[in-house]
Formats: sequence, C-alpha cells, structure tokens
Amino acid sequence: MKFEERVWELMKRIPKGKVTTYALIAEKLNTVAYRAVGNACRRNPYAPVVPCHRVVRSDGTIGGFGGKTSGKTVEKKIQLLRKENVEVRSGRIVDFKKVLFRF
DNA sequence: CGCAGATGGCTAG
DNA sequence: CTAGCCATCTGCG
Repeated sequence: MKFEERVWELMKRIPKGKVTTYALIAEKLNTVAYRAVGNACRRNPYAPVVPCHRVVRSDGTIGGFGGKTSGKTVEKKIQLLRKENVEVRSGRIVDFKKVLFRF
C-alpha cells in the first residue's frame, strides 16, 4: 500500500456535497506532506473514482494547479462541486466549514 | 493583502 | 543515489 493509495481511499470516503483539505488528509495519514497528497491527486490514475475535486485548500480555495485558478481542471471541479450541493464563489467554497468533511 | 520560506514525498535519470 | 517537481501551509511585512 503506497502513500498515494491511502490518499485515494480517504478521498473516496468523502461524502457527496462535502469537501476536505489537503492538510486534513495528510494529517489523517499521520504525515505532514500535504504536497504529496496533491501530487497523488494530480497523478491519480483513478480518475472518477478519486474525487480530487472535493479536495481544496485549508482556506477553502479550490486551488487547482499551475499556481492560479485559471485552469480548465479547476472550472470542471467547481461545476461538479456546485452540482453536488457545494456552492463555489470565485474559486472559493461558500460555507466552507459547513461542507468541510471531517474524517 | 501580498510575498517568501519551509516542508514531505514522488518521479525520473 | 541525486536532483527536480508539486493541485500546500504558515508566518511576516
């Protein structure tokens, strides 16, 4: 079982309409490598199985990649989240702590 | 509000 | 084994 697989499993556990943060996942994995978590998402071979769109930053920002939220992947995430009852405003989660899922 | 530094783990050579 | 990368976080100005 690799580090990444563990990350994916946790992501799968995220219920619909909820989100989580990289730091939280990392902490749950008994580590502090939030970056490695993001790495796993980015390389995630389990495209739809691992809802990486339900994983956001600690402050509620969607994040995305490339440094800015100008990527298409981010927009896709937002749309999915909005569809799952998660309100997103300017790349940020609305009522973040309300939809934040604690493991 | 904006920027820089500090981290842990992964992939590729 | 070494070097570079990354979808982050936190603190400070």
